[in-house]
Amino acid sequence: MSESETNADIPPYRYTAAKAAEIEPRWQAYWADNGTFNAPNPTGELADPTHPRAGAPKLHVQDMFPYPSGSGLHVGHPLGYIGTDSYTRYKRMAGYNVLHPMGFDAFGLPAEQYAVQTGTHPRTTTEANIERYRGQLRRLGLAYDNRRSFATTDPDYYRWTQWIFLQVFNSWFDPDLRKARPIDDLVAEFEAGTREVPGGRAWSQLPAVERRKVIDGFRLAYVSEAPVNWCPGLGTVLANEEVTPDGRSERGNYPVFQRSLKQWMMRITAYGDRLVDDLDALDWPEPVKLMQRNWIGRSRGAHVDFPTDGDDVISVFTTRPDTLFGATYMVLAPEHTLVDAIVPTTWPAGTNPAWTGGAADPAEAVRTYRAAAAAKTEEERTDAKVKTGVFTGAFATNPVNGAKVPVFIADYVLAGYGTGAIMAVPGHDERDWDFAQTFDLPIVRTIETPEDFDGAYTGDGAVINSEFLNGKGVAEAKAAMIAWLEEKGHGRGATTFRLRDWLFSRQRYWGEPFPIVYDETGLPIALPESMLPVELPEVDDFSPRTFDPDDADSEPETPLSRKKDWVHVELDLGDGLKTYTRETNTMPQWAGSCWYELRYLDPHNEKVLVDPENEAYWMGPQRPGDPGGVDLYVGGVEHAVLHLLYARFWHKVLYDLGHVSSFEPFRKLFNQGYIQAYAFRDARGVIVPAEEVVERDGKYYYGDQEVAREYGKMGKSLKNVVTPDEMSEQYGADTFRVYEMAMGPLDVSRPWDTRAVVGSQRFLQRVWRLVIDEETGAIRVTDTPLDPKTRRALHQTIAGVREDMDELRFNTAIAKLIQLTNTLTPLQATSREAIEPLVLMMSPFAPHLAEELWRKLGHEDTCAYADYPVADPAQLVAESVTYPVQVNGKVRGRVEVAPDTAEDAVRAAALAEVADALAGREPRKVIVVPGRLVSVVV
RNA sequence: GUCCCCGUAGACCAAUCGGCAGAGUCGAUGGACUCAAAAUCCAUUCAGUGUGGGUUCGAAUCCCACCGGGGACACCA
Repeated sequence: MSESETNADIPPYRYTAAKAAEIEPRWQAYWADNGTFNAPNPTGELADPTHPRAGAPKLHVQDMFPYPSGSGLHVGHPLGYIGTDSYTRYKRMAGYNVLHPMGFDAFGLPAEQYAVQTGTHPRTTTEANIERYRGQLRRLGLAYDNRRSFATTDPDYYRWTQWIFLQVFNSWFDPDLRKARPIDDLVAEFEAGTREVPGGRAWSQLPAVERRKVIDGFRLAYVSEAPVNWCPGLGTVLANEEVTPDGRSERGNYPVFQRSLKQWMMRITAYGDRLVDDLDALDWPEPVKLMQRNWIGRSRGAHVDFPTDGDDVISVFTTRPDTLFGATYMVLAPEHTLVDAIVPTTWPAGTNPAWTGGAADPAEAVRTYRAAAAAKTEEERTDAKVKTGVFTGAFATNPVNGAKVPVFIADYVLAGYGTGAIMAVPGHDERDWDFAQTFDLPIVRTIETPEDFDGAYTGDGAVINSEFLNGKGVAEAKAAMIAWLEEKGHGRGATTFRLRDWLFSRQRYWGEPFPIVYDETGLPIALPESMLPVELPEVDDFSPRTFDPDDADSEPETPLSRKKDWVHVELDLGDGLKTYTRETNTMPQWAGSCWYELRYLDPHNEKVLVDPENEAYWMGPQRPGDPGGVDLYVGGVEHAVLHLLYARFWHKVLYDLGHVSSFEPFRKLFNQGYIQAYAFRDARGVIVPAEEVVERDGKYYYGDQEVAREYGKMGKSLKNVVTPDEMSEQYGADTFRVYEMAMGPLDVSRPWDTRAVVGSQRFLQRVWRLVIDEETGAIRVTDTPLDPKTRRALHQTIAGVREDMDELRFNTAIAKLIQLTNTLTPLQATSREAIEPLVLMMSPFAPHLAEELWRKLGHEDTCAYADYPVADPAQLVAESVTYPVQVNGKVRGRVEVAPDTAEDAVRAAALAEVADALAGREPRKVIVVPGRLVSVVV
């Protein structure tokens, strides 16, 4: 049959996809033209004292902004956006001044890689992608303040990213105050002699270059020659957070090698304590906090010095100084710098042959072991069931009892953690126990261990075999030992972190240039603020130099270094015109997303990053002890460590330097779930288009052939992508929005099912029909008051929906709205008393439809600022309460009583009701749960 | 291996302090409308809560063990 025939029978004024397609763009244009969702600032260009919400309580809600990829949005992406949009529309109607902005995280690898493939400039593709995203988001009716939108690639934006870099560069961390301070303060302290210059030299005696080197060593952003993660396949170095546990790049899955290279670092480790401690002040999901704690990996313990027989001292880190009397051997990482120094020329007399690895002398043993360890992959090292290692031939002295203990090297000790050396206490550490078993090393218990216990005992107990510690508990003994070590000069209390400093430079084109130049000394010089932004220059060849992914010895080469006329620059930085060399690395993709929550507050301010008054209003602490920050930050859990850790770090630096009043960027974090989708494979294992698969009798068919269903991410490779644009065409954006919000709680992942979307459309159709006659288009709303029963249903819905909205339980809120709609549907006429609150409560989910109906109901204005309905408490009291009466846990009857009936009366009525079931037996116990039920036990 | 989260009708999901397992959606079935179909409307259907124990007058909810799914960490001294 033809489509025209199909359409012919549809009532002319029904709410359909075609109707939605007419209504939706019209209201989107209205909102844009009227700046409906502009939020007023307290001060500056975006201040607006006449705005209906000026000076109202504020709410700052933000989504993790997207990277605008070339493939556009699929239906999974906007789930969180629709959630925050519904929430903020509700809060705006409830009286809040709502800030809900959206921007784009637009620097990064994919645009650059695409550019390399096609020869298009990354800016061209990035801008096209952003435009496409903007169109898709607009089409969903998302209520953003578009004046505040930006991309991290805008020079106006990255000017401030560079400015923050300069703040970090020009700061140092004062360990006494536990905060960042201007580098000038440090210089002043050196000059005044109030702070000792490292190495004990006199500041006034130091040559200028030496002074600069000293200062550079304190900066929070510094250049360091250190082992870094070099990824030849990507042609760039990577941060630790960007490398997977099996030693590959998170992006692209290329091998990553450890190379010593000169790179920019950020001293995030200085903030280790605060980054851990301040988690307690945040309203974040516990798993995310846990992941951050694990990543930072703070351990408290002590450094202990073990003198060797030569002049060297092996310093170890231990979290168990209380077990020092049980340290029966030591282990150095194979790469430890002291190894060569302590190795004697021959094996000591009586060396256990099992310790030598069969080598003729210690040097050979070490050489052989090192070679074997280097050849092993990370996986082989960690999966090894049996611990390996070799004796170095050297001994060290346990400072607490003078015992000579053998020193081993073994790859179970990591060079990169602590001091790269441990004291081994096999009695109370599982790894040391395993090693001691293999090498037949002595085991001394220093904590009382339960009888029959075999293995390393790591629990609490009384200290034994430890002279002055005997009888103490573990915690007490730790403190006592640290005090003893410090008094005797054998060690000191210490805290170490698993967290490493943040590797901040990348050898890419498509990133923020550093506002740094070098002079003839090769030392970095910050450009003055007046020279910002340092714009990314146009280059002929923006492709990075990549290499054979397995070529570990390749050297990074930055695309910008090829642009010689940009690299060499003549500047007057205070001592006349001189030639300088620019930094040619660029910043990592995380830089732009480290502070964007702040720029939304004051996006066009040319004087400061954000006006302090605007920052204090939108993000400042709301009460003593409150960290401040975004009121609700919604995004995927995949950013639990990387982005959220870096952003917290930068925010704390800005806080220390007095630029912001909040000490955390995101007060409340919410992880939305994912929308996944089914995919189908035929007998050959080839993916077939999911759209064309049909279900018959619980089996799935593509044409005639049966195909197997699997469940996974939505994506091109699985041929199961559904886009919001398709949904808008088939059903309208409102239907799509309602469906996404109704299909389950926001934080739960679930499968996409296009067929089920029709249910949401039917719901909207019913609401529409309550207001408009489908045949004539006439308004069928009357001013007749509601009957008492329906009125109570209305107010119960209002109360319930408000509660659900506040808790982000949109699925149950929508269920209640459907219920109310279904209550109103059978009524002869629609009462204004019910339909207006319903339309208003619908508007956060189906804003276009709500605006249209609101207008048809006779209102001139947008409903975005209409008062959200409030329940009348008097209407929430039920007329009567029905108590089920249980006898021995089974429902045997019901009694209906007035809501305020006294407990005794309920009890009596209940007992009378179930007299038959009791059959004369005497109730042993009668429990009355007010408002709930009566339970009789016989 | 350790830790965390989750298992409720055919599917997605509700269930307040432990108090009658069902709010809502899809699907299926039947009916109304129609020459018929689609769309729409109305109605019906279906689980005793992954399994086994325990606590309790009462357990989807609390506790223990196991099974299944997802995630994080994985020699960090």
